[in-house]
Amino acid sequence: MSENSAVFKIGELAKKVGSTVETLRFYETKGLLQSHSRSAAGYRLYNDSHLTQLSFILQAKKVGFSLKEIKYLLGLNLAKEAHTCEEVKTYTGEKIAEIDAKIRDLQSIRGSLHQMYEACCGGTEKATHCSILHTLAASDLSTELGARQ
Amino acid sequence: MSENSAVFKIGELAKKVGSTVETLRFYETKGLLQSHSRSAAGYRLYNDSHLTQLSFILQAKKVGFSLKEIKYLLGLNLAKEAHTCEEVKTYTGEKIAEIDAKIRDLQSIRGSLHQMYEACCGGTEKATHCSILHTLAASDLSTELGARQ
DNA sequence: ATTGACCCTAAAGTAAGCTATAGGGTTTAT
DNA sequence: ATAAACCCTATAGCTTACTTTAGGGTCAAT
Ligand SMILES: [Zn+2]
Ligand SMILES: [Zn+2]
Ligand SMILES: [Zn+2]
Ligand SMILES: [Zn+2]
Repeated sequence: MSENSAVFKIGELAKKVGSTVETLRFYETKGLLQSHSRSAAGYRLYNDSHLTQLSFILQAKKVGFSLKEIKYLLGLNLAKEAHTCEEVKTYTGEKIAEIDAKIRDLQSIRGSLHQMYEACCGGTEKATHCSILHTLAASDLSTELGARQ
Repeated sequence: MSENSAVFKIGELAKKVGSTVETLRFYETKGLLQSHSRSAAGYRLYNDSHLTQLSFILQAKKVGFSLKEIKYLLGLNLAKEAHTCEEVKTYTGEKIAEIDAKIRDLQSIRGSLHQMYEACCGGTEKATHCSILHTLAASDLSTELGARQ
């Protein structure tokens, strides 16, 4: 009906999302992105819903979900009958908590790095006096290590 | 002079940071944590500065720095003469930018997940009507998430 | 003097997530 | 009709970050 019913081959799908043919075939072996129809020649055929799902996979991956976790998320959707809202909500809550913990950790080291960054003069002289390196240094460890090399 | 000059063996160090002996020896092969002295029997000996450095390694790892990146950071410190404040500050700035990007990505998917979480009833019936699953399957989410790439 | 908890090295194995290679069919354009 | 640009399967190889195995020494306590 609409131009939404477009069908494309694996190379086109890969290009659309900035991935590679090999990676998409790899995801298929992992059960993440199944093409359910093939051309007469045996070529995998995809549509917009595959594109949607693939975008989700890539975004989730980008923020630290493993392929296993992504498969679980997608799997919930494919077997709705076998799960309850409670189960889905609990899993989602756990993931949110994990993300929150990760954000906190990142903000913590971000704060440390930023503090170091602000303190450094950024000049072009030797870094022997660099406050960043002094902060990173573990007291006399560097001397000990330097002596060995 | 002080009781800060305590010396400990690999098992004690591992325990202090909640890691394992094998991991610490592995870090040594990767040049991340060198023990500078050995006991008569050939046991690795560590002190508080090793503990400091190891804590830094683990914290950096926890927030997504690779061992290679951590080695570079530590390496700057061991070869101060060969670097400038400018170089160190630039590298640090890049890392901060990377962390900021990662935080933004996490907050983005966090927002999506939270929205789904709030909308789900969390009941014990079949998840066929679950709004989370419906949202995951919808093109809305993937479009929204994918749009940031 | 023997037991158990440590320590050592060297090397192989594991898991995740791809990436590359080999060998071959298909489509498209000239 | 032939060559480039695709597609296919199967399998091997790579990187990261460990973990395990094998075969031994060392140390403190009984
Ligand atoms: Zn400076
Ligand atoms: Zn500096
Ligand atoms: Zn519900
Ligand atoms: Zn629900």
